[in-house]
Amino acid sequence: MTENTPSLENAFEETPPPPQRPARRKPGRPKGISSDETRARILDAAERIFADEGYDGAALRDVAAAAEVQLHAVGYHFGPKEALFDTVIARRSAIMSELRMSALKAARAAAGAGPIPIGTLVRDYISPFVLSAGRGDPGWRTYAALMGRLANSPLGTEIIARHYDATARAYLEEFRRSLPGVVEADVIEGFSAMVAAMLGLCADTGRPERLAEGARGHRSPTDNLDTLVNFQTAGFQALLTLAKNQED
Amino acid sequence: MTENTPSLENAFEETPPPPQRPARRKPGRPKGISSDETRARILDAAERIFADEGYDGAALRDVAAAAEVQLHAVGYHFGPKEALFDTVIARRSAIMSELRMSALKAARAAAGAGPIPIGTLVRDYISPFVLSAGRGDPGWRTYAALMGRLANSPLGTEIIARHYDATARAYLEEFRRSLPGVVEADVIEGFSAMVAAMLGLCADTGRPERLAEGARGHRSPTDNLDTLVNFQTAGFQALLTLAKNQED
DNA sequence: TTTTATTTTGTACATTTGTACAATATAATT
DNA sequence: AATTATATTGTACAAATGTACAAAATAAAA
Repeated sequence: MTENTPSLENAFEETPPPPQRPARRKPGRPKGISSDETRARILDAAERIFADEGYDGAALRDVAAAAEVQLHAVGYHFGPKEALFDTVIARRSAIMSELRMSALKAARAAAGAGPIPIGTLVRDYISPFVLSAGRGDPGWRTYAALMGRLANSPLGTEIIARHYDATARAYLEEFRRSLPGVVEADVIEGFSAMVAAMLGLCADTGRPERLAEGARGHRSPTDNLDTLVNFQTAGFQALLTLAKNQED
Repeated sequence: MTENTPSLENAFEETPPPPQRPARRKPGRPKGISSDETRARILDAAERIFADEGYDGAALRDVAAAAEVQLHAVGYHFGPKEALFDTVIARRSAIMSELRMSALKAARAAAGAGPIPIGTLVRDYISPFVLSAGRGDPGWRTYAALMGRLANSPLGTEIIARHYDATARAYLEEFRRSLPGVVEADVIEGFSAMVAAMLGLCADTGRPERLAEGARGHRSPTDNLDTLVNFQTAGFQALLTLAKNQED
C-alpha cells in the first residue's frame, strides 16, 4: 500500500485476464456452430450454477461466462431467468418421466390383473434417478443435486408439480392398489418420504461422509440403491401390516 | 397513458403509504422497549422471510420492515447477513437438541445395558421436530419450513453441521448398537432417509394435498407422526433382517 | 442476387442489496 | 451531575443483477 507499488502493479496491467469475457468472437451468426449447441452449452452451465448457488444465488452473468457466451445470448435463447430455470429442469425431467412410465407399464403388464409388488414400485420409481445420479455423467449428478435443493422450496414445489406430478400420480394409483386398506393420506406420506430420501441420497451434501466414524471404502450407486429400496419397501409394507391389524 | 391522467394520479399523490418506513420513532435509545425485545422481533421476522424467500432471496430491508425496525438495526444487532441467519437457526436448534438429548438419556436409562429399541430411537429423534412444527406455534412451523428448505443446500449443510451434528452422532451411536451387523454406511443411509422424510413432512409444501385425489378431512400432527415413525422404524428393521440373513 | 430472419456482440440502465457512516436520544455508570 | 455506553434513526454508496437496445455478421429464403 506504499506509493511505490503502483508501478509494479502497472507492470502486470497489460495482461488483465479479460475480466470474464469469453474468447472474443465476431458478432453475428457464427459459421460452424449451430444454435442448438449454444443452447445446450447454456443449459449445462445454468444447471451447474443453479445447483451450486440456488435459484436466487445464481447470476445470469456467471451462467453466460461459464457457457462462454455473451450475457444477452442467455436471454435471447431462453427469455427471463425463471424460464431458463424451467427449461433446465424440463430437459432431464422429460427423460426421467419416460424411464419411470415405461418401467411402470412393464410392471403393470407383468402383474396382470393383480397388484404390482410394492418392492417393484419402489425400485421402478427410485432407480432411474439414483442410477442416473450415481453413474459417471456429471450432468445428471448436477441435476440430482439441483433437484434435492429444490425439494422443499416454493419455486421448487411449483416446478416439480409441472414436471413430475403426472408420473407421481400414476405411481400413486398403483401404490394404492398394492396397499389395500391403507388410508390415502398414509400412502401419500409414504410416497413423500420415499421421494425425500431419494433426493437426499443423491444431493451429495457430504453429510453422510462426515457422520461416518471410521473412514470406509468406496460405496457404489447400486449399494446405495439396494439399501434405499429395501428400507422404503419395508416402510410401505409396515403401513399395510398396520392397516390389516387395525381391521380386526 | 394519455396526457390527462397525471392530474388524476397527482390527486392521490398526497397519500403515498410511507414507502416501507416503520412507524416513525425518535432516534436514540428508546424508553420502554428492551434490546432483547427488538432482537426477538428481528429474529422472528428474519425466520419468516428466510423461510419464504430462501437465504439469497431474503432482503435485509424486508426483514427490517417486517420487524418494524430501521435497516441498520439489523446489522447493529446481528452483524452481517450470514450471522443473522446462523442466529435464527441457533435459537431453536438449541431447544431441539436439548429435547432430543434428554429423550435419548431417558431411553438409555430405560434400556439398561441392552440396545434401545429402534422404534424408540426413531420416535425420540423425530417427534420433537414433528410435534413442534405441527402444533399451533407459527414460529416453529416457520422454522420447520426453513429447515426443510435448507436441507440439501451447501450453506444449509454447513449450518446443520454446526448445530445438529453432535446430536446426530449421539443417536447414530445408539442406532449402531441397535442394528448389530448392519454396515456403517447403511445405518447412516437409513438415518439420512429418516431425517429427509421428517423435514419433507414438516416443510408443508402443499404437495401431499395436491397429490391426494379425493379431498379428505383434517390430519392431525400425531397421525403424521405415527405413520412416519412406523414407516421409518420398519425401514431400519429391514436393514437388520437383511444383515442377519446375509450372515448365513 | 436481393431480402429477410437468425444469432451473436457490446453497451447501458434502473433496481435491488449488503454494508457503512454520522447524528441523536435514552440508559447506565461513576 | 457528568460522562460513557447503548440503541436507534436517517442517509449514502458501491457492487451486483435482470432486462433491454442498437449494431453486426452470417444463414436462409425469395
